[in-house]
Amino acid sequence: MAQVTIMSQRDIGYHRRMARWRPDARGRLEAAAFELFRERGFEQTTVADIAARAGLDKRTFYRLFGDKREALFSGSERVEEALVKVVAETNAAPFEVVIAAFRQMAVDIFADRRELVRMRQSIIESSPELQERELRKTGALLAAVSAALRAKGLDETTATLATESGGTVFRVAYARWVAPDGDSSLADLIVQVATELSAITSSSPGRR
Amino acid sequence: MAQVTIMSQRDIGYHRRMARWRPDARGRLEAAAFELFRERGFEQTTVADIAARAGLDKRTFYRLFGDKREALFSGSERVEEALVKVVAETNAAPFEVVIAAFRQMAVDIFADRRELVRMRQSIIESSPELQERELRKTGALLAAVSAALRAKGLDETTATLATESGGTVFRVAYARWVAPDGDSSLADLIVQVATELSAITSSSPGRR
DNA sequence: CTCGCGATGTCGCCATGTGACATGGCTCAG
DNA sequence: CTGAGCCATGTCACATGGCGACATCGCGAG
Repeated sequence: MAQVTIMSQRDIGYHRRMARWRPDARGRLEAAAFELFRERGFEQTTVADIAARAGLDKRTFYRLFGDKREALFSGSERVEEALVKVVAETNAAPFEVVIAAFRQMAVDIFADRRELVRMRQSIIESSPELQERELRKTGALLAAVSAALRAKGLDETTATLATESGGTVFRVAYARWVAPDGDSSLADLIVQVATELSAITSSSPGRR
Repeated sequence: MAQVTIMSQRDIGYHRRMARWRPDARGRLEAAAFELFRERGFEQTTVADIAARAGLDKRTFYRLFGDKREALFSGSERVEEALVKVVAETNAAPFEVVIAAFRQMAVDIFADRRELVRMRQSIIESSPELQERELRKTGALLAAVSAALRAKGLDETTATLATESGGTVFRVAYARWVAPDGDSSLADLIVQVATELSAITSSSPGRR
């Protein structure tokens, strides 16, 4: 669900002092990719370009990232951990648990980086390939949430429905938050949208 | 949302009689792709292979399909039309309208082709690339449904929430229907899952 | 009959991704 | 101190995806 990261500080050196190869190859590649995607667009940017700007070789890029798109999606792991943690620790009805997890994530991970998120979002929107990848990533995130829910004893259907509904709420709230004019906090928007969703789905399926 | 088709009968000739070039190039390519994907798997199949089996050239494939994946996703247009039509014609609460549309689609388009759908699904599940494409296609379908809903005067948020919720219901019902042991009808499953979803999301967001 | 057009084939090109192998600097045993 | 070995990186080569430009072929219109 909308990974944010860039400029990570992992890889400070896998063993202190080293100055053997310039440090944080991965971080440099992410940053280079981000810049180039903004400057020329995703399709107009070559993996070789990215590697060059990071002072590395094409082959190295592919050793650190599965493919060209992946350079934009490094937040996932952190986000997934955060979500799963809250799900595991919160006791409430399933849907509420999921909403709580998203709210917490909004506060801990997104709140500060609105501008970054907007830039990233505009890159993604410019390329169908990136949109597909984003979809897949958020799908994986939701699958993890659902698994965490099942680990608490919920049956598969309930876990899936609560998770997907929460995901829907998040996506809508996120879209509003990212919009150029929005100014409520993401956390507030989530609560707000969750309420609207409850209202909409409360009716019975109706026969025809 | 899970396109089904293959063996279409479009292109019966854009001008009746013609037997100039072997007819239904597109259909032949779809069928060839479907077969080959099943025989060797998606990645192990080359576009040139597909074209060859259909008695055509690689370049022709690319004139008829945007990319290799697209050969598996030709049902979309028909499905989209069907959904939009029902949405436009049904008067009820938004969520119910969406559910009605999916039910109708289940009856008109899916009911008969369970085996075909299963084969297609197993192909898709075997390749991340295809999964991404499926996600994007279903996203587009839902966007169309949402647009149809807005055309009836609903505000964007309501339309989106109703649509996405309906989509969630469909996906869950579909997953059960496709599962090797399921035997209820897809339409029934949809109604059933819709009810479960109502129950799950009815609670209030809760503060923490 | 010939002309034209539309569907197809041919060629060639660049970028994505990946395997196999080369290299060079760091670390650690001795 | 020194050599063995490891590991991140670079080099090379290659299959495939995708696409632009141009050639061809067969039918229907005049």
